Amino acid sequence: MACTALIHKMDAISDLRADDVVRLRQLCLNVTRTTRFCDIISQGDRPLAVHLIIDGWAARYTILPDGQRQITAFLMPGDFCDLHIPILREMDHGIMALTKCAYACVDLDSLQDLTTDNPGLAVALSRLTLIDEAILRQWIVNVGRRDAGQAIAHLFCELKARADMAGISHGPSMPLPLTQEVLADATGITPVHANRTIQALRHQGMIRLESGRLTILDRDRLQQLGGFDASYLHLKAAPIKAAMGRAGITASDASRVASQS
Amino acid sequence: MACTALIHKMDAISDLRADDVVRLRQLCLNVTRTTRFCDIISQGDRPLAVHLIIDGWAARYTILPDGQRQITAFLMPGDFCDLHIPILREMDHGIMALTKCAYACVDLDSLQDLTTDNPGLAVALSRLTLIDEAILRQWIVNVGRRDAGQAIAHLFCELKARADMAGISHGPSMPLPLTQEVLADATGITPVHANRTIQALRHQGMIRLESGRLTILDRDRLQQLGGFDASYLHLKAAPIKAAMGRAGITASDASRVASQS
DNA sequence: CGACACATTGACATTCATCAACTTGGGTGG
DNA sequence: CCACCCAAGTTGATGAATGTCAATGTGTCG
Repeated sequence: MACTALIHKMDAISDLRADDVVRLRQLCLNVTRTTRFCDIISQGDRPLAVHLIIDGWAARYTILPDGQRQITAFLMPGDFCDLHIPILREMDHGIMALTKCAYACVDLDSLQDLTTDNPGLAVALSRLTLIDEAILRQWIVNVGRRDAGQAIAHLFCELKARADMAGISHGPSMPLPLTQEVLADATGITPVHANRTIQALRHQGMIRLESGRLTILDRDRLQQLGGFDASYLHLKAAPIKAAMGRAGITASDASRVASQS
Repeated sequence: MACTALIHKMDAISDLRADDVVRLRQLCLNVTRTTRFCDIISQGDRPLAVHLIIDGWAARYTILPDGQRQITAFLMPGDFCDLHIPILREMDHGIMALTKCAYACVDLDSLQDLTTDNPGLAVALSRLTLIDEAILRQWIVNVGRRDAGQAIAHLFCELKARADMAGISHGPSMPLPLTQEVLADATGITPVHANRTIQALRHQGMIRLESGRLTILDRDRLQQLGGFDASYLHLKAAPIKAAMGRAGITASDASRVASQS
């Protein structure tokens, strides 16, 4: 089903009931497809519907007067482009497909009905917006206070964590169909410098990045370099699960571990 | 009354009714005071109440493993520290007073009651969160793609616009009790470089900045340097009002102007 | 009068941008 | 099927923006 990524992600941050899943699936009925580099929503658009990425990647971006571009968010399957934006009057930035994309258009009325009928889902959707906000803060840290290597490392850690949430990872590997120019526009550097930075990460054996896939070869070292701490993604008990996985301990052990830290 | 700034700001972004104003005033009953450099909320705190700045300035900040600080938002009177954060589990960043501060603690139940009774206010409060998000995106652009002079210029334009919204400006002048070190941590540069950058703006006659006050001497030039466009603040018809003020035209003229652009 | 925080200045180091060339790989038309 | 083409990646040389270090001013407060 088309909404898999959204449901996977929602389940990672809140407790979904069976009927919640049914309601979420109904969001994905009206699917549109677009080609690469095509605006899904343009700056200044008045929102008539909410858009949900089903397949492919997109980016929020702003163009400066001198023509430079800054990407302020990457959108992968399961991400909303403009959830809650109807509360404002118009888009203050654009959203562009970075690959061929499929996205659902959810009309405002049916979204309104859903949140009215199901306050629990309304809260879960608000949580998505707040997590987006936390991600934005981390991006400010990335471009403001981390050098190129740290910023790329942190970005890759974040994208991997989000890909895991969306269920589009395969073990340590995930699709990452982004050019170095796009990665540069996200981290506030130039494509040339992005190239050199990525090569350094490769040579240090931390990642593999080729033919549209990213593989994390040394997660601990990459996270340490980027200063990555997943707590800002507000996953449901994820740190404990992760600790369990690494230590090979049981859930009851984990609760003790958590209360000690 | 203590809530003046909030009401002024809410009125700038949505249509407040008389009873809305009454309800908002009731938020400011439980006021706390704190000294400079004191955390209002710390990273990891579980939200028990929502905090609203009444007087003084504060900042959202993140400390990196190597001790560097990145400020991700400035909070002035009328700004909420953690509106809607209760939807998440804990603060993923801290908020520190940059001056002596007075802030209201609004307990979650009374906020809940208010939004239940008054859906219009609930929407207006959600709008605040979305505007915060838009500001975060602009900060990413600031640190990512603007040089130091452009970034400081844009920041000053934003702060002035927000001070106008909060009603704490006096003509072209506003309180700005921030050290150069703080401004540097917000724009991703060093204090030394912030000093030189600010001096350049002064020597070019764009601003005056002394004894805790910022005066915009040449708004047009400052806005052009920073590439500032206030639309991301989603003010209620502000561009038209501003155009009226400058051109000395009437409201009916303004609507024609607006439809032409 | 210190003591202190903050602002300012100068000299030098580093990161990153810029410019320009070249390589590589996948697609496409003859 | 091959030749070409183009986007994307890679490399090297050089310059500009910014960081770092260290010293000196300047105003406020006790």
